Amino acid sequence: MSAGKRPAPADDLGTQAVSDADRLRDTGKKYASSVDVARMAGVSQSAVSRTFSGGANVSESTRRKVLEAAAKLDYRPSLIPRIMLTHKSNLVAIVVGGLYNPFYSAVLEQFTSRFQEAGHQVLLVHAASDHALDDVIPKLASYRVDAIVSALAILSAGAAETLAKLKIPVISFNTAVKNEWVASVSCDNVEAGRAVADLFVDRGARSFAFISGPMESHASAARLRGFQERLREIGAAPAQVGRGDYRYEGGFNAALRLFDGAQPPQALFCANDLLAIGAMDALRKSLGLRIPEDVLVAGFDDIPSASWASIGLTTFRQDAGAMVEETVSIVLASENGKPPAIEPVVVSARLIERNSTHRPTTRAA
Amino acid sequence: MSAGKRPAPADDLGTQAVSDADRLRDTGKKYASSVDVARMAGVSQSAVSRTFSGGANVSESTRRKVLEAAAKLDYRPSLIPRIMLTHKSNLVAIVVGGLYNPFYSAVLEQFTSRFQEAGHQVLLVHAASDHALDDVIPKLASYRVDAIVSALAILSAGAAETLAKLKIPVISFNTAVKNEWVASVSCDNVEAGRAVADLFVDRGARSFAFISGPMESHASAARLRGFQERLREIGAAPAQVGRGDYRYEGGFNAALRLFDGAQPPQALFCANDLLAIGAMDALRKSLGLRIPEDVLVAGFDDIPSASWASIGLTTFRQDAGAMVEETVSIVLASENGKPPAIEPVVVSARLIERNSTHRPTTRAA
DNA sequence: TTGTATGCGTTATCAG
DNA sequence: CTGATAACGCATACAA
Repeated sequence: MSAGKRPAPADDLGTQAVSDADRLRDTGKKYASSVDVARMAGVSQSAVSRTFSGGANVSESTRRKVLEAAAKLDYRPSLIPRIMLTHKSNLVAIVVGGLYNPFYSAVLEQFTSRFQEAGHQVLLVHAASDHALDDVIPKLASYRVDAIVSALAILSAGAAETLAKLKIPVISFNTAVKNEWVASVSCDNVEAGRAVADLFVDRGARSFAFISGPMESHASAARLRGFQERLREIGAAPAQVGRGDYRYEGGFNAALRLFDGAQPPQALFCANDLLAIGAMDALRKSLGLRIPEDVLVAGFDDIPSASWASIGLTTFRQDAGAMVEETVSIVLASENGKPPAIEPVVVSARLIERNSTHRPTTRAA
Repeated sequence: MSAGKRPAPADDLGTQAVSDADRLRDTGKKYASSVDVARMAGVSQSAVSRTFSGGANVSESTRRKVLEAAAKLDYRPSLIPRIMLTHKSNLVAIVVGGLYNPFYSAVLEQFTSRFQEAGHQVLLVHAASDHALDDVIPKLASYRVDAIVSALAILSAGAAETLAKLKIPVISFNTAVKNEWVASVSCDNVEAGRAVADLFVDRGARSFAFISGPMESHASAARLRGFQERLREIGAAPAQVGRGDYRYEGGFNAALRLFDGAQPPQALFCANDLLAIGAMDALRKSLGLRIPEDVLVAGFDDIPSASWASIGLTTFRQDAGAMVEETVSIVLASENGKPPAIEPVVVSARLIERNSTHRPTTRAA
């Protein structure tokens, strides 16, 4: 046995000078173990374990003695050994990059809630760029996370490869990736882009512009592709493309560049809402253009600000709830050390029309 | 030793049909262990351990053999056993509630980055209310987190008590709590409230209103206290108080109630920016009041939206970076199973004046 | 430099 | 119902 290893406290544990738990800590141990509890309760360690797991096969009297000792020692069973035994940590890593975008912070919050409900804990990993992933990934493997959810706006093939090499199930949120170990959940960005084209044309616009996210963003590229594709099908002029970075300032500056000519475009589609809001401010405050009279504007995500009375931005609402749900169920299903389901899951987005593309019903019809 | 326990693979490990790592997984094990690596490299387990920790006392040839085998098996040392040995997990839990508030999502992002830099991992915990904490707290103890950072807008004395009982260092972000095991980092809310009173009076306002956060929010209460206190000192009329919930809609609705009379207040201070933005929209869009001509408005936090051209909200910028830094250093210093430093840390906030309290310089002076 | 042996805190198996 | 014992994967003291 391991008794007799520590100096003397074997006896001390009976008396009660200060708190028993405090005295224990003074011996250098941070937490009481089941052995400590067992000793104080005068039972075997197994009895303690049984009391705290299920509680089957424990007599009432033993149980009482154990619980009493446990309370005195502030004992909480550790999950760490279980991880070693079962090779399951119940830890899920979520990698995020753009928490400045309320869409992603909302998604993160939902993930966390859902995983907690499912009995998992969330290891949050911040990666400014997918490049920064390389530093953190080894840690994830070492903590034996059961799965990794990448909620990065950008996930390069290289980074996906790195993730895949861990042989840990990876679910890419919002970026489709082709890889045996990487599943993906995203919304139909191409279709959404097409819908915006139809909407703009329907509202009478003849010239178009698009402000993109970072060049590497799949989502942004897909939205643009659908937009241009549909414009071409309709026989409309192709959109001029400006480049942003998914942030307000990027939209603001890109709009200044795109709309400074004599014949500014009549409609603007932005790869996300932050860009769109920045662009609207540039159009209105700096260029003196009216929305929607002079320019129609649409964004993507339906972040809370999009619905503010002072903003009123037409946008696509990604069904974050459904996307999170899909992701969580993939994670829960793939917890066996085997690759996750490989079919990319696509959730549809819904157009929410607001004032930025729609004249408010004028009272005098 | 533990050899000879598994069926037969002891021999198989030499050959190379598929990938060695894959074959290993097929035996039911999810990860290769140092023992697996040792066997394949033909060395002892301790040699493997030494190779990966520091690398001292390993001959070049052994090292090479080990690394080679490790690569073949996709071996990553597990941190889990180390947690058992050292009673340190290098895991820090961050409890959040209001990620819908960009201030908190920014804070979370900073925390995560900083902790990662310091070699810690972040366990993210979502608690809709501090009440919900009770469900999650036992888990935290069981995962043996080294510290808990509460970034809850509200932390009741009861919840703090519960946290404190874990004997894990707790740092309360933005809510001062008196408890041996709970340190706190916040900004000087009372002083900020006083400064707003001065600003409003200085800008010519004579009647005042305040929209609070949830009743239980210490921060909101402190801001209000400072505001009223200073108004009284100056001999101004006390502010009417409306109640919000820290969200846009709460500010919108509270403003409708506060400003529907014949003599609406001339200045409005809101407990955070989201409330203030909601209130501004209500004032302008629903009540037809002008800002700042008819009503001065100030908020708190300096979230990105506050600086948008379409918003231009005067607000207090909490120095989130400094607050995070303070918190992180408390965590890093207190990692010994002893209570953290108890002196509450107070970081000052800075007034950022924008259009909502300040007439833009009129061109025609 | 190398290998052997032991402990960390659980759970599961098995004998009493 | 109860207690002893063997893993889990790593680090470390100790022996060779």
